[in-house]
Amino acid sequence: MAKIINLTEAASIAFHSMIIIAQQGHKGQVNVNFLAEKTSSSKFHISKVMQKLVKDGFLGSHRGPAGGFFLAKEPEKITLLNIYESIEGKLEVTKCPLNRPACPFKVCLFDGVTVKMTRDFRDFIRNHSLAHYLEKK
Amino acid sequence: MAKIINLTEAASIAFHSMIIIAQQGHKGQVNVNFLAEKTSSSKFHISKVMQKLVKDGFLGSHRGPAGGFFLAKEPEKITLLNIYESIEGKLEVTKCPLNRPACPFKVCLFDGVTVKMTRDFRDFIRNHSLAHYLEKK
DNA sequence: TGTATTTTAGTAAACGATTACCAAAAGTAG
DNA sequence: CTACTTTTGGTAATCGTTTACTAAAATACA
Repeated sequence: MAKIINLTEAASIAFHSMIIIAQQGHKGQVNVNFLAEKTSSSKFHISKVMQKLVKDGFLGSHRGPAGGFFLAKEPEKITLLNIYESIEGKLEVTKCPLNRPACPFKVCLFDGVTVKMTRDFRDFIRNHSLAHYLEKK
Repeated sequence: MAKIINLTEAASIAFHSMIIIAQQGHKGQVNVNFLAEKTSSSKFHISKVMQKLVKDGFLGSHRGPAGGFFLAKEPEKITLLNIYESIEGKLEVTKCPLNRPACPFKVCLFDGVTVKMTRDFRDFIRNHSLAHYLEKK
């Protein structure tokens, strides 16, 4: 089935896992096995995603028994945009949905719809921090 | 650079080429070389895309010198949605942006934004036929 | 008839995302 | 110290989608 929205498994793991970790409270640590169970995703893939979030300073980690991951900042300070860009790279709103320099038409055939879609998405994830998901456990 | 909109090269070729063909008037034929020049895309890839559109009854074709492609229906009768689905398959608006059956959360973390984005796109391409692009040559 | 043009159809290559695996490092607990 | 748990980081394999290429078929025209 065709999909117009390009949300990768990796980004999905990052979003869901970060919310789950945030919901464990300030010092609760969550390990990969727990996340794998909760999100029904591969342990291996989760590991890789978590590593990026640690490197970018959004998560801390402890090895060994009872180790795991925990938020490295206040939930208010971590937006979904932070998480997305940590995994996927910078999300820019460009005129051409294909990022092409040349276009055969004077006016883009999509007229602005794709720009608006990207902007909608970007605004949403920029305006939602992890704190937003704490009450609705 | 990260992209949230999944518009393939193939779909882009289909959209642009169909509009260019429509703009050539009722019986004008357009060949692959012309399309390749206009759209700055690969001849080979354009060929493949055109083949699908012919099979699905949106284009006719003639081989040989002065051959090429032409609309098989009135421009009013061909929507961008027709073209998109001919290339990509059926575009459905699903709740989960990942089309997953199970979700760790009661309420989707995107709340409806991704659904809305897909609906916006689908509405736009459904409401725009090739006729829409004829005046603004 | 013969040559050039053009689509067609099948196959091959390239690419990116995902998944899998493993050895090493770090920490915990007995 | 020893055994166990867990993250880390690197590499390799797999998979599906997209893109590229080529030979064959069809057509036109001289």
